[in-house]
Amino acid sequence: MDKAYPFNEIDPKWQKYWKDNKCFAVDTKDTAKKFYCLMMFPYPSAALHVGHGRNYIIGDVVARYKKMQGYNVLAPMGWDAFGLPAENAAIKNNIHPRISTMNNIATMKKQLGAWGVCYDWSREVASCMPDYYKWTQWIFLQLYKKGLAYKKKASVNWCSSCATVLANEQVVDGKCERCSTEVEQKDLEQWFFKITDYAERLLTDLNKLKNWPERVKTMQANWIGKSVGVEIHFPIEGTEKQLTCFTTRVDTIFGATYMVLAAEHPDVPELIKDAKNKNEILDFIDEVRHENKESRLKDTLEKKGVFTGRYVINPVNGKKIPLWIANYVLMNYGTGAVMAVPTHDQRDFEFAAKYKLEKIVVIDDPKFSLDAQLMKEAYEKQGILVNSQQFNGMNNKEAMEKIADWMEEKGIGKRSIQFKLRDWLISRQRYWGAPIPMVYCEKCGIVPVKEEELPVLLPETVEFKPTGESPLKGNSDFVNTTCPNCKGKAKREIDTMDTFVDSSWYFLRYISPKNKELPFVKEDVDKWLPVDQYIGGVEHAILHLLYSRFITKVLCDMEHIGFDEPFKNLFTQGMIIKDGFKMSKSKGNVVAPDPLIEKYGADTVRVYTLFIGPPEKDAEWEDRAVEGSYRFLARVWRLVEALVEQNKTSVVPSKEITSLKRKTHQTIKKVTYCIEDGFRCNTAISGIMELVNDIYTCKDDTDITEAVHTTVLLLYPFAPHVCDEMWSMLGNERDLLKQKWPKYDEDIAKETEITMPVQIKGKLRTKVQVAPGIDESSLKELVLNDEKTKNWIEGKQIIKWIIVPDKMVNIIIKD
RNA sequence: GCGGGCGUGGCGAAAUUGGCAGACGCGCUAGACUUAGGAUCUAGUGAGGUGACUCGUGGGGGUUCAAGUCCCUUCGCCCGCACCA
Repeated sequence: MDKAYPFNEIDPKWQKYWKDNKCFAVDTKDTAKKFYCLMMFPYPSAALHVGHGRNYIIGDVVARYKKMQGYNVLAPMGWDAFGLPAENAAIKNNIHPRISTMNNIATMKKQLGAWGVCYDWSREVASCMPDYYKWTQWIFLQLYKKGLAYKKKASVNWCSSCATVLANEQVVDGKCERCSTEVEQKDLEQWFFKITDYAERLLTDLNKLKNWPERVKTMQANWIGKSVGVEIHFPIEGTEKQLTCFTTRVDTIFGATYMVLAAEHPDVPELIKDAKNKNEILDFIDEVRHENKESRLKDTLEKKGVFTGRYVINPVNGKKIPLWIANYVLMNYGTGAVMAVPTHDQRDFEFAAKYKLEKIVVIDDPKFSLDAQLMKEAYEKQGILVNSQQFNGMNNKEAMEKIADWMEEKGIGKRSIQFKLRDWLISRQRYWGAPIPMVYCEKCGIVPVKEEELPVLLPETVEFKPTGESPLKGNSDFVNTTCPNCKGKAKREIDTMDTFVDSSWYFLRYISPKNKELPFVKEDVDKWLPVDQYIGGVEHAILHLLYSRFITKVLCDMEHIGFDEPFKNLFTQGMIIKDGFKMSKSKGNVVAPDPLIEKYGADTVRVYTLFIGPPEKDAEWEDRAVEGSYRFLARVWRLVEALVEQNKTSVVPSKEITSLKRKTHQTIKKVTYCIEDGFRCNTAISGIMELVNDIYTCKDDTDITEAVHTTVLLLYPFAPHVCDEMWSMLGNERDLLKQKWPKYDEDIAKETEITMPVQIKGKLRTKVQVAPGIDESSLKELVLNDEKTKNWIEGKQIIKWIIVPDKMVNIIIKD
């Protein structure tokens, strides 16, 4: 391939220039016209592929574009550096996680540089460094102080391979998200963050996020999962006790024919103490608890259950109904007790069919009467109440309210709200994470480490081989400590924190990354946040974004910060697909950026990555097509070379508006609009390509220099190296970052002639050239004088003219 | 099952939001320049037809002067969530 432009000289030259001149350094004291542009910080894995690149390149485009518009742009970068892969590598290859992580950071930093992606590296943070995790621990203590961090025994997902606990969210298809081992259940004492206290606010405040993608907000709302219903108390026959269940379908209460408890329900042992079939029940409970949670949530699960021998009383009609234990009810949702209405809930229907339990129709289909014996499936639609005493004849929506009122009056139930969202389990029995800053004292119990004692340093030497407990347990220097309270003998918490804690506040640290006294300065973060533009993958739509919102709200409530949503605008970019699949090492379809950058230069790879398709959508990578972007840049380069050779580099303002001048201004308008409206770099670049094509083919070269200057300015955010070089060649002051984004003149951009399509009865028949703003009668006359129009309407009667000014004409004729 | 999205040339895709379908790029064809061309420049490129024209945005139906865009229906694909009581 002919090297039409020397990118191998240009790229390093400008990358060095940007670095030496600290082009992206920002003074955070200067908040005039601030713009905080944040990209999700990466986990330092072995190497980046072109799919990762999309995120950083889009971010870099935004940063450069905003800078040219005169904003004081803060574009920091860091590393989400704690995590399991480094620990797994340590177990496998006996390399310390700190070393492999630092190596990976170095590699990735180099790769980012090779893309020409620029950050204010003086603000770099890494979550695995003591000066960072000190403050992650501080965050933990704040939550503890506020009663939002607590410990409880919980049935958790257990990965025997990683010898560690996984949050339910981290289990994929019943397997460990990271190592794909089959997940089991295990009981452990765990630290939790009480995110459920914020469920309502996390949900309602989604409305504040006007510039978040709808799909992300919908996903978060579904995850929080608010449901409104009624809590009903069922007395247990022969005891003074009662069982409480939650239902969203209180209208079906008269059809409850049995009740089901989760195997984990705390009242189960007491209830079955004297059961005849106690052994059978215990065996069943054991069996259920051995199934992993994930498979219990599948609809393919075969419903199984066992009768407890007990009965409960339906409080609305005094009906005695049997109490069962079944595998399809989970303790995690609602109260762990479900009133079963087989006629109007499909799960209950299947279960009742299997165990021959009673079915009563209480909601009738308005079209034809239902018969419980003949039903093939549950009737879950709207209908009219039957067999429901005084509520008979009401439609079920109305009945829901009336029954709830009546039950509240009689004290047998009350309206209630349930969330799907569960508390955030943050304990990890791992080494490579921030130690939880808590101490267990023989006398004082659980005691937090004093803030001034932070950080609780992660010891360097430990045995990594998993034992089922944190590797920290083996390090006695770490474990043995003194109580912050009584100075007596005490032991440290040996679990570390979930890495999502690290990443739920990093955007605050960037404002003052070196501050030793504080995690952040309130005054400064209040000025710089919320983040003006957050850019990242849609895979973080729920967990990371929800946790960050939660921590922000907690810090706001404690008056550490003065805002309660961290990210004002969110942009989630699509994945890059190769051969039909998401790029991944295991699929072997990863495209490395390095050889492409070597062959075509950084700008070509950037332009192609952006040109590939709309940024929020997935796009298919095609190696072959990269060449097109290279050709385009080389084409621009040759234009500049020609101008320099002909000594025509300075812009001579022309009086008249040539078609090239008009195109130039139209292009400024188009490119600006495309970037502003959803970072549509694909159409922005195609606009510049059109201008370049026009420059090549234009006959009159009056405004060529202006057009080329504009091209270089507009292209700069996408292809900064070659543009900076060309800008210098054109005799301008170095450094396009200091240039103003070009402005267009609406009068110049305006077309002087419009090609107006003429339709006859809705079909395109001809076109006429008209001046913009032409009046109706002149337009009609012009159209009627057109030869083709004459042919089409000859001898026919015109019924109607439809004229959309400056757009089109449609003539309706009678045949 | 529920929720969200998508379906446009040989390919990646445009379409200023109901107003000329296929911009721009890849690929392909031809010509020019060249010792040469896998460089570059110019032109062409949805299908059918010599042509006037006809047909074309997964399929079917509808609303409208006008539909890729709105409505109904159907098929296919992708993503998210899932026995949420």
